[in-house]
Amino acid sequence: MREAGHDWFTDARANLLAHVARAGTPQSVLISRMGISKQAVQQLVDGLVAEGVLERLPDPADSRSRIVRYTAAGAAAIRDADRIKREIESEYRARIGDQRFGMLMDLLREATEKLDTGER
Amino acid sequence: MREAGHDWFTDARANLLAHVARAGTPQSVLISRMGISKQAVQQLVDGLVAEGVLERLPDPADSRSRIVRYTAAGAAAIRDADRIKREIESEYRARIGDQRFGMLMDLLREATEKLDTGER
DNA sequence: GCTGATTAGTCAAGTATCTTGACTATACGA
DNA sequence: TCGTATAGTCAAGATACTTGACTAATCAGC
Repeated sequence: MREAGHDWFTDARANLLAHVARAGTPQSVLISRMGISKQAVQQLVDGLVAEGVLERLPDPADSRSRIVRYTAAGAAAIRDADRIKREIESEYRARIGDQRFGMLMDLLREATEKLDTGER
Repeated sequence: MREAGHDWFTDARANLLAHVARAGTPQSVLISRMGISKQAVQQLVDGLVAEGVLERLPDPADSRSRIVRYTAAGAAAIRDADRIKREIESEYRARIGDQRFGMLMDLLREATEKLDTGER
């Protein structure tokens, strides 16, 4: 992502963005799903808002809540990320073959789904 | 590990300890294998020496070099870590079965071995 | 309708884990 | 033996977390 010109991209920010739905997600939902403190989420969202990747909108259903959503620039960056993810996956496919790659993905999903992640 | 009484245990320290051989390892080898800066390794080893987990010994073959080795207390902690690792693995075995677990391990090894890790 | 407890978010300060830059001491090769 | 590379250290700064203290809004029960 850095090579693709997204200088703001870091691991912690990628982890947060993975939990932001295209239609937007309340900040409180990010907190409960990410397993880090609400203050950490606050700071990460602050940074991504400053970078123009995300925006905070009022929640019409609850005036305490804020909806976090991609800006147009943020959505474009996510499309780049999806492309790069597919490129990296194809390296692993080439190593072990399409069929074995599919098997690997299935086994990983089975082994990890509904896992107790020990949230804080 | 924290629950087992090893309060000093963190992810970054675990990652370093995974590269320390039982007979001891030169600090320079840790640096080249871990993909982080020599200063970061320095600080992590400093901390683990202060905790009494590791010790620095002179390298008889090269007076610039220092050998990093487990103390008796450190070796005991690693035995706990191995036990806990086996306990966690057994949870995944129970989820998907022994045979499929073995298959998963083989596929992961195949897909990742001799991978260019982009060291710095 | 109040009120007390819960929930969502923010501000501030501190810690852990990295980074780069500058430096010393030792080893090695032409 | 002189220049260069290697091993390690010290210092300062950035990022990504933490806990604590606080405000504002919601909600459940009387």
